[in-house]
Amino acid sequence: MQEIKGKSISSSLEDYLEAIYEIYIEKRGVKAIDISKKLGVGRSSVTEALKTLAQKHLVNYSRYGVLSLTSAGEDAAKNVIEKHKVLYNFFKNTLNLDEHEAQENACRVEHVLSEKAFQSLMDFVNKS
Amino acid sequence: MQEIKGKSISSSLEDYLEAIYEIYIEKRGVKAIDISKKLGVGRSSVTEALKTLAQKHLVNYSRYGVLSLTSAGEDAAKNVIEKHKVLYNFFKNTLNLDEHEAQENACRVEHVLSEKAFQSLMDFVNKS
DNA sequence: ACAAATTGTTCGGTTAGCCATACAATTTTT
DNA sequence: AAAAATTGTATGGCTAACCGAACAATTTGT
Repeated sequence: MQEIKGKSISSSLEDYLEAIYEIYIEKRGVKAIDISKKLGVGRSSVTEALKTLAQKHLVNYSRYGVLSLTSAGEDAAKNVIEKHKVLYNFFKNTLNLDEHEAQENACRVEHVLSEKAFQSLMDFVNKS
Repeated sequence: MQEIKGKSISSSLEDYLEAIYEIYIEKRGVKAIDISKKLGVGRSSVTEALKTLAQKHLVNYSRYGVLSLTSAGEDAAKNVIEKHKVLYNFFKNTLNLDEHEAQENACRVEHVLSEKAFQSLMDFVNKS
């Protein structure tokens, strides 16, 4: 559970933020259906998650309205994505896992690694 | 979620198995209250978890009876503990995290690392 | 052995996360 | 501009994990 200004956020919500960010980069606009497809969850689950993220001020969201990350949401998303990248590279290049395994493990570990561990891993990867 | 004969087991249940194993090693006998203290959960939560583990044939358990791991349960527990150790050493010795950080991260990552990733990490740690 | 303390269970409640179904709003097709 | 298709939401339901309180069983102290 990552800390964002003292508020922890679940693995699941981190996945939503990540998805929103990546979809936005790809398409310059985010629809709930895209999130649903990307994460493999039902549309109603997306609505639910968006409400929660809005409550936490991580997305701008209103009924049937345009969806975007707040700046706090963007920070959080980038943070997770950065962890993902570093982990992916570590699993692929250092541990020699195939791409699929590297992805899978990065996707899960990214949500549980502390800030310090992440920093150290980054240092380690960069100097080797 | 680790696979045990095709049945996945949650992070939480893995924690219970780990605790049971470690308490047994320490005390040669396991009481629910010890699990409760070790994991920092209520006694009623322990009862609940034990029922679930018994259903999955990972512990031998009956009302007010002696508690022990089945051999499948012991295998599962050892598997998690082994991961924990390898991860702890990696975080402490390779990434130079302090003991506390190394423990914390190992505790969380142990539940999400795939078998392959674990094997590779072990190889990596052992040859460096 | 029996009273007190501890431990274990049951019960009812909470929360997060998922789902499907039905309905509402929007977009696309014609 | 209607009809059809798609997308979004509300609702009710499910499961896993936790909790506290009340009660049952066991263990301990004397």
